Amino acid sequence: MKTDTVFKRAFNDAIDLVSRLPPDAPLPPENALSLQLGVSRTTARKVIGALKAQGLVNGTGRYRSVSRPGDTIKRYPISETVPMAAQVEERFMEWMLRDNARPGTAINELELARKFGVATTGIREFLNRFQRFGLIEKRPNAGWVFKGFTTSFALELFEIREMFELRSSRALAAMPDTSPHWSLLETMRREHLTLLDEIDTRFHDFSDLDSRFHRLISSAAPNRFIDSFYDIITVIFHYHYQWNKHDERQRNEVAIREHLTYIDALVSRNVGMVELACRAHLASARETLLRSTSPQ
Amino acid sequence: MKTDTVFKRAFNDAIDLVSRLPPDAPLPPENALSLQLGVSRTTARKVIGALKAQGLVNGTGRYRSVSRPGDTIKRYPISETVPMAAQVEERFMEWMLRDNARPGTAINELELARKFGVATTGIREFLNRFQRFGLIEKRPNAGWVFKGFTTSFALELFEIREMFELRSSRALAAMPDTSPHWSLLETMRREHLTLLDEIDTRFHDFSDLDSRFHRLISSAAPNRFIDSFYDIITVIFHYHYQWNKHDERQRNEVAIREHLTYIDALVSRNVGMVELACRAHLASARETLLRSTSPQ
DNA sequence: AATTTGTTTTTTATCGATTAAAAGCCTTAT
DNA sequence: ATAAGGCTTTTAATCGATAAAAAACAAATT
Repeated sequence: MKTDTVFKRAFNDAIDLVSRLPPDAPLPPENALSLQLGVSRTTARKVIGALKAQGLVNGTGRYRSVSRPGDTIKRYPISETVPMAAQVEERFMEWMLRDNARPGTAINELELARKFGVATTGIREFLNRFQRFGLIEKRPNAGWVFKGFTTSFALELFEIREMFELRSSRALAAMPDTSPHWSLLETMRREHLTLLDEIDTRFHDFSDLDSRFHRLISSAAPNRFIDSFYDIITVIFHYHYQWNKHDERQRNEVAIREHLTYIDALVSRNVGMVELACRAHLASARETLLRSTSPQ
Repeated sequence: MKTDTVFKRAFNDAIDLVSRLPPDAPLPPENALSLQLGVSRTTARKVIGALKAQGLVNGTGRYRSVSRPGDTIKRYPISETVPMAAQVEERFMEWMLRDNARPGTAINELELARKFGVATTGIREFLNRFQRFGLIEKRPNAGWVFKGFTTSFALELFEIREMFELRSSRALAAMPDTSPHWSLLETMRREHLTLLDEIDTRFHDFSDLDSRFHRLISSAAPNRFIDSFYDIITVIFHYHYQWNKHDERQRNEVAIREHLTYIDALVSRNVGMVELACRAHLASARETLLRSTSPQ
């Protein structure tokens, strides 16, 4: 049976949305709501029904209005708002990165299914998608092997990353002055400066900024295979940051400074400097990742 | 229910295997058979049982022997020896490349399942794996979109391919003279010459040789992400060759000559010439592919 | 003792069913 | 006549079951 996580997340979001409206204001039309909540009208209607049952909304048909603030309504726990597939991903990455799974471990669909509390099909689907990360390998009719979050994984990952990033940064440096990329880059520079200022409290926010920064660079010359490779990087780093807290503040501060140098180089349009800054940043990112991999 | 395609293929292979033994020869042990057939002993035993039922083998336990030649035994049709997942791939590629599916077409799991005669789970699994080819895109809760076998797909594919291949060919050219790569390359040169000699009758064999040639080059400096990208290339080209017969002999002859130049350049260790030959070959391969893509 | 076969257990590949969500169509009120 | 809501149909996400294949275990023969 399909889970109703979409509905539950939309319901939680709708409480905030409705709370922001003045009391007795008419409820926006269903189409507007479905758009704001990012769900189909069908689901938006279901949400409205639930809000009404909670007394947050009253009236019917064209005459619905907000009846009281939503502070008292109890939301669905976040865990119920994330689809099975996403949960499987989270749990698998945790097993791999946090529990430091050994290279060569056999991955058993049935066992994972039991451990994660989902049907085997869900596990299979995840493993098939995850295959492209280069961390697992399928042996037909005989399950999967975990190849390990190893040194060679990190080295191979960064070899490609460097090729892609050098190519994209060169393309960006060659963009005409009228390109919107330059103002986006300027905005991003400011974001970096702000974050650096508040680094002691906000260092966790770097992960997201990092991902957006590198995606901006590669957007200078779009290529679906490069974008798809960045998806891998983003996911690996997302979970890596989440569970490897060692020296986090310090590491992120260094990375921010490297980004700023890199941005300056880009803005200067000096290809030599761009290449230098890019290489330096990637080398230090590689070192960080290497420190949490298993040998071999 | 799992299909018994593994058994059926093994059974067909076993007929050949057994026929090659002299009459009344003792049957090899189960372990040996399972190894030769590439299946588990469980399946090998099932095959032996079937061969016995057909009268090809007699005796029991340790005393089994070949009783008569297998020419008269009827094999399972090839279609029954290919697992569902592979059939889905084949049919999907056919739909895409041969029937020239339009960019933007919505892909409907249920419809494909009906058309291909499999359960929806099989389709989902395929689409999830196929996603990395960059030809389809998932919209959560709302199916998939076919992005199209377009000009930009081919251009993006070849941009990456060129980066990877230049890098690998440089690495190969830098290999020490003692490396086994050089003799493999020499063997491959001879294969090219032979094929060129018999080009009029054997031009279909180029597809496989091509794939092996480029894999040999990239094996000079192994990287799982590059290997995985070559899987994409191989599959695309495999099906493309299969259904685009236009000018096939001519195209392949040209490609073989380009490969030979490329091999000479590699053997000469002259990096400039390698780069030239590599670029020239990829450019002509790109033109070929571009000719069968849809615009945009 | 090491192979080889016989038997049992575990695991994967595949199916079909069920509910949530999306999409489409129809009706009504302004 | 258009925009909104009500209702129906289609499709995706997820489950659990079943047969094939692999793996593990046990017994027997050289």
